[in-house]
Amino acid sequence: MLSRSVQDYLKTIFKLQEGGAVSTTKISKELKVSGASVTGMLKRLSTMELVDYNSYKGVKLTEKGKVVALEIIRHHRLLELYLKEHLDFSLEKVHEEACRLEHYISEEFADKIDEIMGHPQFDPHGHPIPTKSGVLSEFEDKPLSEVEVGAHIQIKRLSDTDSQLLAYLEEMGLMPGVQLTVLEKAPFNGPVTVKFADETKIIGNEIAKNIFVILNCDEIPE
Amino acid sequence: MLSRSVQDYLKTIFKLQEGGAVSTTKISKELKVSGASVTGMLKRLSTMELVDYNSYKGVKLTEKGKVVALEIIRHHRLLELYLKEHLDFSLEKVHEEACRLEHYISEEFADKIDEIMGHPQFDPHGHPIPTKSGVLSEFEDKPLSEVEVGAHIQIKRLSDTDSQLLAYLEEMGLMPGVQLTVLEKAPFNGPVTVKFADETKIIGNEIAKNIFVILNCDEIPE
DNA sequence: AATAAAATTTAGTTTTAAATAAAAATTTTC
DNA sequence: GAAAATTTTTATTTAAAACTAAATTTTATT
Repeated sequence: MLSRSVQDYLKTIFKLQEGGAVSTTKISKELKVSGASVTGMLKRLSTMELVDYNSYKGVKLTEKGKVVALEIIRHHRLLELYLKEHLDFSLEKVHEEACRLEHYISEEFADKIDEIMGHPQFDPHGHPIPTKSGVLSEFEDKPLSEVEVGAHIQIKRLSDTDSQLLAYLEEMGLMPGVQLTVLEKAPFNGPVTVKFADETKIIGNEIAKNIFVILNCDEIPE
Repeated sequence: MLSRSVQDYLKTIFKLQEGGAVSTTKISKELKVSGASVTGMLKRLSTMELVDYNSYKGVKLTEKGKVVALEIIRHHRLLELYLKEHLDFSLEKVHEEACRLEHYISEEFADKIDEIMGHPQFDPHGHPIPTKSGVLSEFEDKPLSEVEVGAHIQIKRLSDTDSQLLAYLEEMGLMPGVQLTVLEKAPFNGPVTVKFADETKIIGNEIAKNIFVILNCDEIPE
């Protein structure tokens, strides 16, 4: 059985690999371990054929690695929903419990709760649940102006109709891949306040309509 | 958090400590590790104040250790029942799954399934489920003549009305504390065939009526 | 293109949790 | 009281995971 650490690295790489290979530093920041530790683990994962690793160039999951990562994410999201819907856990508590148990439940356990819940598509946070065969339905992206307060999101694409706007957004640092948290939304199509790399930015409604975002792939634990 | 190994040692000591302090060898046989490993662990458990350990004399759980052991046993038995009744696991599979998960579910998880099931008293094998406060209802013992085939049992006491019979039983090695498996029961109050320390013994019905047994405390995993 | 800065890897340790075998000590048994 | 059985001690071993510091590679800047 793969250790919990190995599973967590795979999950993290999956989360970060949207835009191609993932750097050592990104993983090290996400998991809060030293860069050297990451390099060590990547070598190990590489000999296990769970990742393609090129020194100095970054890692990608292999098909095998992706299967494992999706399995864990499937466990996590099924658990979250099950804990909430069937065991009456509060929304704040499901994450922590699911983060622990995701590593230890059997495939059979996952399949049973999946079946009992009628093969649900989304977890309580709105994240898509991978199918048993490993298909993760992509989210429809939607304009930032329509995201609810509190959401952790990622910029997926920018409306490309206005190059002046694009330049402005680039200057602001609001580019695809950037992670945001929606802090506030003024009523009556008012501006959206977001947190972005420890800065707070206020984005006018007209601009927010042109920033298309997806809910974050997952709140990665620990 | 206590490691899985620590938890398994505590569970094993609890299981074996019916008749006072438990010897190193017994634990070592039960867990299939060397005696030296057991001594090492007992020292560790002792500094953690989970056991009272006297070199060469054996170990007992402290109150603190007992609480932990009962908690794990509670998790195990609640899980077994829940897996069977609510997740439709087959009886053969509940044990393995429960053995893994018992170490990782939170108290809250245990309490929730306990509540959903209406505070059940017995697991699917008939073992009593400790209460949250750590009370383990003792089994009524019953005569060997009334135990079902396949049961793993332990001799609890012998009817003491016939000293000749007692002498005979002692000669056979059928004493309190001895573990048996019921292999066969002939119909019409016929003899009971039991396995005992790798020997098969056939016990007449009249004798079996005087041997009082309890279902084994637990099938200790791994 | 040279060099400074940033990112990454290497090398060498450290920690922790188990486990082991062989030798020494203690207890039990005859 | 000696032999046998049990238990502990001692000294290693394994493994996963982490770390620091030094060396190397990549990238960015002038």
